[in-house]
Amino acid sequence: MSTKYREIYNIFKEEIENGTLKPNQKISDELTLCKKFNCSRMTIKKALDILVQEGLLFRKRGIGSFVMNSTNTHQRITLSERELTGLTKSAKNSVTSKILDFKLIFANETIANFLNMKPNEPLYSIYRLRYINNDPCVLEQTYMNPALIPGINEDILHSSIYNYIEKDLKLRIGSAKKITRACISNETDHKYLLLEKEEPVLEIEQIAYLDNGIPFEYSFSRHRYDKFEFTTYSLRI
Amino acid sequence: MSTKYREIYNIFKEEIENGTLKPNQKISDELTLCKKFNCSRMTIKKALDILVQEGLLFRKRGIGSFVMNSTNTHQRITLSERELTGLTKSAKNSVTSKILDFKLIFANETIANFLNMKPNEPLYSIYRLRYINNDPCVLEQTYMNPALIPGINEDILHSSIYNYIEKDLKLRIGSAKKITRACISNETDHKYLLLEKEEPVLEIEQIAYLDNGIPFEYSFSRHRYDKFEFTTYSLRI
DNA sequence: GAGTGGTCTAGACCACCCC
DNA sequence: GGGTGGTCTAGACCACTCC
Repeated sequence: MSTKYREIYNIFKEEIENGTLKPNQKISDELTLCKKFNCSRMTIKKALDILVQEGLLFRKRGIGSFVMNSTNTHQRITLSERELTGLTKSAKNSVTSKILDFKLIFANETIANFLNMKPNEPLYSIYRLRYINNDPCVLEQTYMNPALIPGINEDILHSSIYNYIEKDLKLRIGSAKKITRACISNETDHKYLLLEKEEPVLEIEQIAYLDNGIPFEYSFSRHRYDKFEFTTYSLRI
Repeated sequence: MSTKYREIYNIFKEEIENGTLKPNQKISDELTLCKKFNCSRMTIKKALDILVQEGLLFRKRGIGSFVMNSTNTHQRITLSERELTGLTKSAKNSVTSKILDFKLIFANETIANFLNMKPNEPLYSIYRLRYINNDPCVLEQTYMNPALIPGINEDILHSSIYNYIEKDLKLRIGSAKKITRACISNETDHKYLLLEKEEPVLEIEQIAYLDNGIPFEYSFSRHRYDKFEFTTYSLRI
């Protein structure tokens, strides 16, 4: 599973994040890194390219490669575009869940379409209120295909579905499409997220795929507007 | 400027977007594509890898590469994570701008830090209301470094700053960090975006970089909540 | 076993930057 | 001219899927 370029990537990522490599610092040139890691230049480039895409490194032709300025100084919890494994990992603090509703339903046309299912096939419908450090923060409506993700129960829903999928079912989550929008809060939001009428929610609609490209989850997460923000870094090809 | 892998990427991107290649359709295998485009396998892989990152293609080892399902059926305007060239390109309709304020100020500590400038250096401050099909949609506060982007005037602000930077100044925009959040609308939003008190805004904070890694712009765009959403696709490495 | 994509190599030539 | 990253080649071996 591990590859040479992932190992090199992880080493640099760790060194940038723990401050061994400082912002704007020049790293070794590629030929030197080839010798250091005993590999070809393409392998070094592949590792560094990922760091460039993630906004951790910057490269200048003819000059060298440099650590990017991070400039992360906000009060809200950062939901990273690159984080696929749900709230449990994004929040550095304790995440707990209250199950508001958990049932099997018949898939409607829309959801069946998103999840590559046929209408009226069975579908999990999961509605959870999620707490961070005991504060209610996210209302999450999740639909999952029980043919792909069997055996979900309340124990799993109280902790992390994603851990269950990867550790117990031995499936690998591969990618996700996310749509972020601002919404007027409704009465349910007021009740569970303790919001006032004029306070909005940050809604994230998501289709998540396994690493074999099959969609397994369709969800809507409504976040307290004052506790979350969504960060992306984009690069021109 | 153009490279072989970009040309191949563009051909596939065009064929996926115009429907020549249909969702779930299998494309030719890599060796066949090598012959067709008269190039090595690594070049084909590089082109297809970008399409995979963008969520347009999916690949299965041992089987082949397939066009992804798009499933894009929303009413709001899609702000793509990958779009660096501003509103003028994202909206397919006519974009016009009203300049609410345009002046030179002294950079404060925070902005100077984001833009790699020294405090009290001169800084453009631009405040625009942007219309799509004559409807007011976005309130945009932009700060730019006049040492990097000289010669901005009202004519440019009425159309597209990004066009000016790329076509007239011959600079190339390279990357951007974006932070998306939901905010309670304030009186200025109510006045210019014609929002009611309980209607929120979708705010995008952005630092944009030239392709030499130098930050040139720091901005806050406040979008009407009912007309915009922000889409990303993320892939596990 | 045949076909497919994933990784990796050892080199090549080029564009760009600085001296 | 010497150093750097960007692109590209022509192969190699491997892991996975299907027959």
